[in-house]
Amino acid sequence: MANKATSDHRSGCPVSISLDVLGDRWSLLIVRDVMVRGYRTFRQFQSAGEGIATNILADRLHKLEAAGILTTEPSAEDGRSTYYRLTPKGIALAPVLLELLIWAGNHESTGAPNAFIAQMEQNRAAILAETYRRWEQRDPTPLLPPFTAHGKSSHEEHSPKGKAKR
Amino acid sequence: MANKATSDHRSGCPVSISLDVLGDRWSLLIVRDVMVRGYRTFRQFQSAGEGIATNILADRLHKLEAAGILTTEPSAEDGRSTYYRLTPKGIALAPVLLELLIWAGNHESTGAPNAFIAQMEQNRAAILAETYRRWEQRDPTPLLPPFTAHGKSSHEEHSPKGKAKR
DNA sequence: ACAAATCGCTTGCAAATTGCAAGTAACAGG
DNA sequence: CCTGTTACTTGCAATTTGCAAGCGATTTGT
Repeated sequence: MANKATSDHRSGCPVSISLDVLGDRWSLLIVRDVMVRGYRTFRQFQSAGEGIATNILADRLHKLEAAGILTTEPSAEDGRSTYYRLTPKGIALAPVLLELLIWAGNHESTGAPNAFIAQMEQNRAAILAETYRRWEQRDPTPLLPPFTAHGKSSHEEHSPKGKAKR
Repeated sequence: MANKATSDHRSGCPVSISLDVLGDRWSLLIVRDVMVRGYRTFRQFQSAGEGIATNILADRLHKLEAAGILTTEPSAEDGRSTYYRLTPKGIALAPVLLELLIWAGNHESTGAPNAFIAQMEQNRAAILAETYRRWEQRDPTPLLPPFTAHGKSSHEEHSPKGKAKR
């Protein structure tokens, strides 16, 4: 079951190990981009809004791949592109991202409307189910819009939750 | 409602903002120590197992305080000590830590037994309720043992979940 | 067919962050 | 008092980050 990395870890504590793998400013943002925005290429990650430098992006993509969170496959449509996709271990980060979203939404000044956050909080299971469904079916349509500026999403009234779950 | 920090943030995305505040190798470990191990003093954090350097620890404690996640109060028993405590914003990180724990428990080789992780996964609500209760009542007894080495906890059969809830 | 643009990187280099070791001021216990 | 402890700070070296530029392999436009 448990995937390993021959421990170069600081301790056996699961939380600590999570942070050994994901504890930096960029890794989880990349996972977010693949998971909820449907991004698949280097270029898309690069222009994701937070402005990651290309050397760091390349480094993080390799580390996430080495950690078994992402896999790559050559693009069928464009020979220059590589598609990145979440592994089962990667999609399993959905609850972590959701809780981070809810936490910041409730306690920081974010670009996401309060009503939106409240809705996510009340429909955790449905949102996670929809996220998982998208992953299984390789559905690349964005689940959430990029909340770029403070105060409103970039697509203005996107489809906050849609129908997810029944 | 939303607490703010006059945005020096990379974007308005809640996930991104969470990572601006917590996205490093140490911040969430400190929160873990306060939340589930009942640690309250500088010394306790320092000898927490992962071996944080004192300058970084001091820096992170100040940043967490500035972010409204921790508060300090002078120790009544010992004039040299300061007690650190989670704010409401800080205790609200419980679900994030729990999901990180479950994720690593399921996908990395950790010091926590599989059965233990499975139990946490099935009793999320009860564990969060107990965590919150401990915080409210300032109960400093450890909820979880430090999973120091790979394979077993340091207290060997501690009290994995106890009675929480009900 | 050919030139220009695009994609996914790599390479240098300066700046910021981290980690390590050694202090230091305030307090506590004997 | 005198010694140990607590919560830090200070220097300094090593690592990591961010910025800008470059580069080979396609793909697109004409």
